[in-house]
Amino acid sequence: MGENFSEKEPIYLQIARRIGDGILEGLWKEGERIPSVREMAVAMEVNPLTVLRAYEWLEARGIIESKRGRGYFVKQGGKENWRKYRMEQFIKEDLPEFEKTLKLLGIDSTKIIEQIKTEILKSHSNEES
Amino acid sequence: MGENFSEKEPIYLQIARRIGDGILEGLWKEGERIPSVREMAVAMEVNPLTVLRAYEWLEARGIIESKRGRGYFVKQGGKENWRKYRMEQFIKEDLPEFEKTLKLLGIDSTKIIEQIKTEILKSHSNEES
Amino acid sequence: MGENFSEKEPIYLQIARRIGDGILEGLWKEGERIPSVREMAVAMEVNPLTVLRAYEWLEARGIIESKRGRGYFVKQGGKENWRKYRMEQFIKEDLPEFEKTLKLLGIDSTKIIEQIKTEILKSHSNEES
Amino acid sequence: MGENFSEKEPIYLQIARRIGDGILEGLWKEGERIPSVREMAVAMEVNPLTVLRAYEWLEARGIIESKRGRGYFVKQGGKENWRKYRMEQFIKEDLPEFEKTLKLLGIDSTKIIEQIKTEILKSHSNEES
DNA sequence: GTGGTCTAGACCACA
DNA sequence: GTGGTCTAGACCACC
Repeated sequence: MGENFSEKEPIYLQIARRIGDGILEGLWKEGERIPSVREMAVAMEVNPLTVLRAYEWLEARGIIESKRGRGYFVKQGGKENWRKYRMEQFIKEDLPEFEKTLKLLGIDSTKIIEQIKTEILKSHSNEES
Repeated sequence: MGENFSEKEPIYLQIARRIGDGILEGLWKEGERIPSVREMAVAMEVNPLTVLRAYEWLEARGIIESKRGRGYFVKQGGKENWRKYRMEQFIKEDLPEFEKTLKLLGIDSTKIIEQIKTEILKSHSNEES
Repeated sequence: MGENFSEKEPIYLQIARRIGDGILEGLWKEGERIPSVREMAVAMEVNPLTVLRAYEWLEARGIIESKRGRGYFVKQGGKENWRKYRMEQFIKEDLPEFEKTLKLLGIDSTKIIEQIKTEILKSHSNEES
Repeated sequence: MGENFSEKEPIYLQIARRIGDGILEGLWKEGERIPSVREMAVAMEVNPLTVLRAYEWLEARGIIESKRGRGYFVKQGGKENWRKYRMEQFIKEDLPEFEKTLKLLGIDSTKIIEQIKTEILKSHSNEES
């Protein structure tokens, strides 16, 4: 029935994120074909429709694209789109939440946040596609 | 209507967290009464039943307690319980997830994590309830 | 099995368009609730999931929004978003296709296109929400 | 890979239409040979089977004909057949749909439709095959 | 083979 | 009651 999945988040979103992250890690290059809906469904032990929802979710965000009768492919610029999506989530949601939690727990966050921002800037210079 | 709430997480959990955090920030002291279910429901523009679920959730975790006919009160030790709950969540879930995201985005996390751990230790020496 | 539907286009898209057009025609005002997934499914003689796909499609385009446990509502600005969506489709796809067909059939399109553009401009002045 | 094709409509139909329109524009005269399935497939960056379906579709409608071992040729009367097909589509489907969209967008369609009908009548007097 | 659509039916959390 | 997720299985068009 699809083990390895958290119960907190819909499975299709977890699959989508895994694929997006896989692209970011270089598992699939731009233009390359990712596993078919059915293959992925077997591999993940889930219903094909659940995989399809993940694929459609990624397609709607410009990460992959479907080509009729041939499969899903990593879109040109898809890697960068995913990185942006992830980074935006991080900056807008994770980081403020993180900072808030630190303060709440009585942990001095000033240096930490400073450090993080420095490293983010650094990472921007080491960009490679 | 209940705006200001994320759609990702149940509203009752968001309310519970706000209250717990309020206690941690000193908004309500131990032994003090927190607003009634109905008052809170009006203030948050939410169904009373939703607030009730939040209160019950907090009660089950030893943060608040109900006194029949008089309302809900911050429990003795409730503040500390909440702090522990928050800290545990932070260490076990938030921090690893945070580190993972950093790596994925190509941000060097070693110094950041080091910094965080240092500050956590520091905060432990300044403990006061 | 859902009569009244064309075979050329997915049913869920036809439903989505009907609802969008209904909003444009004033059938549902902004902030108003549209029929629940189940009600609509019964009315259209389709599977609820098919209706849900239509609703999600509209939600992704900022026309409606879901509120947990309460239903789907016409979003603020949803009517205008739908109008824009329709107008964009018209300008970018329908109109050029239309003009091309006219020419192909040996019909002089200059005056017609001119007339259309004039009327579009006119319609922009009569705007009402 | 076959770019330049819409995803909304089957590729083979898009190819068929392009060829039919090409005939109407005089790209290929009646009795002339059109490119082989393979040539066309290379040119369009598409699977030969897809081109074949397009050719068969056109053949079934009396626009082109296959001559064994020699290829596909524009049929006698094929141009006129295609024009009729296109005109019928236009009158029965495109025009009503077009009018409906105009109304929905709040564009006064009376003059436009009138203009179109006038031009269609005009075009009928200048007929030549 | 591929993606895409649809159904019927179940189950869940939320309000 | 509401939306949301998931399954199993069918059928289709397309390549």
